Amino acid sequence: MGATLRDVAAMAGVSVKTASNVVNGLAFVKPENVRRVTEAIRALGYQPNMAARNLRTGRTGVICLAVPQLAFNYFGELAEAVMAAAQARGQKVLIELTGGDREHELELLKRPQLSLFDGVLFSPLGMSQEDADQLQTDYPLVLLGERILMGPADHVLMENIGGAKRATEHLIQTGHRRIAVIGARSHDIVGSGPLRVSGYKEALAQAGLPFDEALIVEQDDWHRMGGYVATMELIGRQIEFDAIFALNDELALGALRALYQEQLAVPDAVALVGFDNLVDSQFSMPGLTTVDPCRADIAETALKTLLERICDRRKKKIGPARTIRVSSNLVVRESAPGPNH
Amino acid sequence: MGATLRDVAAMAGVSVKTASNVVNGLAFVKPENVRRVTEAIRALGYQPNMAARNLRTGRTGVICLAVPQLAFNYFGELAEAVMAAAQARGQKVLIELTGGDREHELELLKRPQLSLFDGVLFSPLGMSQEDADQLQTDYPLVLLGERILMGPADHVLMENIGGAKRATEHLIQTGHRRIAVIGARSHDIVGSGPLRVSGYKEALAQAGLPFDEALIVEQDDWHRMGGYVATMELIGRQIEFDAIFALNDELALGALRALYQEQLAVPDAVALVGFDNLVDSQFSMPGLTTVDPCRADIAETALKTLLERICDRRKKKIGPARTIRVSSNLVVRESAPGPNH
DNA sequence: AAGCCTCAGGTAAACGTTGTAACGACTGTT
DNA sequence: AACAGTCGTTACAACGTTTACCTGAGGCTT
Repeated sequence: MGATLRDVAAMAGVSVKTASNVVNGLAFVKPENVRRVTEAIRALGYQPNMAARNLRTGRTGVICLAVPQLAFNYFGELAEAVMAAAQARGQKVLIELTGGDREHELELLKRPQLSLFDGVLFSPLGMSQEDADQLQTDYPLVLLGERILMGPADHVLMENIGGAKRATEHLIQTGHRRIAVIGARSHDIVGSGPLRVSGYKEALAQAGLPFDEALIVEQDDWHRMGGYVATMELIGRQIEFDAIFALNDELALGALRALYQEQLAVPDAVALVGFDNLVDSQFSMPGLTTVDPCRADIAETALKTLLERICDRRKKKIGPARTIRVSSNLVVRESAPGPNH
Repeated sequence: MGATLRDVAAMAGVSVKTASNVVNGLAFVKPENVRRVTEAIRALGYQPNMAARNLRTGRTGVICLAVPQLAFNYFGELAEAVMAAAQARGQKVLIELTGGDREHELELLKRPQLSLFDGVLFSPLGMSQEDADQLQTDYPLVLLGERILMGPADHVLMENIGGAKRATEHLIQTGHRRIAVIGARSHDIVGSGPLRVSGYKEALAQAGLPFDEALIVEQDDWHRMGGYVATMELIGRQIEFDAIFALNDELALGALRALYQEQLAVPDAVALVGFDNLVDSQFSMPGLTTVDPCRADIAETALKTLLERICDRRKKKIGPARTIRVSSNLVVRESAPGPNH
């Protein structure tokens, strides 16, 4: 079916290597020959055989993105951001689903289908800090997310503490004093939960507000249902609160539903801020004020880092593991409007 | 880095071919040699080089899934279903985003990065019926969705008419007589919209109920916001209605919000049925009654069909294009409960 | 005992590309 | 006129598999 470079060369009346040079455009080729080869390529509908190229060069132009699930909005949007970044750089993306399962994640790290891709962008969920040394791989690997810190691999993370602090500050600046938190996971040592809570605490401390344990609602399930349940629990506590900082957007969307149901107007009775800036939050009613972790930047940074590693490795250069933090910013919508509202 | 088959063979003291036979397990090899080769593979941590295998066999074990977006829940969940099916068959999936853009879709069809995958699972959005002949490709291609019918490629579609009919019947059986439809797209010739509306009409006709144009709300935007807007428009029409059939789940979720806001209790004042059975619908409040298109079956069927095509093509067998319809079923939740509620 | 299966495994040629080394043809310098 | 340097090109050897094709060694039939 597919025409080969040999066919192209034959048609253009040059050697295979010259044809190859035209395709890759790195050596000096006489304009006349460039023209003839290009013409032959067009005429034959030639497309380079990736398998052969991979075999020869050892590079595939494909990167593997390992995420728990796509149906979770957060990961779906992350994957999309990564793919957009990859497309811009002419890379293909092979997605591998881990299901957030520790065993599966470790298995994937240990026995990757190498030679199918050049490197891995890995967003762990089931693994935790004690598995950190498993991240010492002999292939390029960049980590995403906050499940594991200080590992031996490059790491791109979002500004959890700063973002949470900014969100809380926004609520304080707009006159809220009793700010509840839903979605806390005090049993986690690392992970986004504790980080975001500490950002919240920082903001309180800085504003001279007291930290009230009663305002913190634990909730492991970081989805809509969890947000609903946590908010109902908060309301059930019969304590005063005038704002909620949901540790992620899905929790916030669930909270929104609970507040509606309990006739607590948002933002007038209770202001609400989330974290993640999911597409859904943009279309909720009211629109959700939330911390935008700048997924596009994260994806872009992670991909750039990975590609650098891939490139370095070919030159036998191996630098120390880097940790890069991508700054976030607050998106103000109706659920917690700005001061001059 | 990676050990080669030659290394394995050398260590086991056999020829490369024997080692290869052990790896692929198809020829007769003496148990003793199997043991030695297996041992060598383990000792060296050998992993087959896919690029070389691909080059030799012409198969990659990777299929390409082309979808508009992942951030749209529907496609995210479809992609996930496809990947799950692929994983079960030891296939990898390379995702290509088209953005739902016609130009991009056509480009992808015409110039696929072949030799990077064995076939394509394609879910068009921007293309329409007049582009049908572009689907005549010389590589294995299976179509998903209802944008294009009667094309020259294999096609897996969901049971739109039947599902919509079943949803409407359910509403009728539970005593509803004035069933509104939101999300109609009367300008579309093909596509899920018109099909689902005709299922709705069939159910009405069969029950002897009149079709009332006033109950149909047009809406192009099949997302939450569109559902909200359409429902508000419906309410604004000041006509009687006791149920809403939203043409997809996102519309239904938007409708849910509008109904809450307007204090119309679901399901007591207005029952609501959606279509797609998204994960979100399971966690909405109240849970959404919806038509489950059985995405897992669709994905499984599509993949099976594609793999058959891939296999046939190697044997130079090319059968006629097939169209396979996967049956759907109704998932009854609180937004439109069953008769004995 | 010659012939013929089956089993087991070796040899070497592909697959389509790129990198290496080499070569001829110019240009400009000594 | 000899030399080095650049340009443009080519032949050939990889890359790691799989797969024709071939070779023996047994066991069985004739």
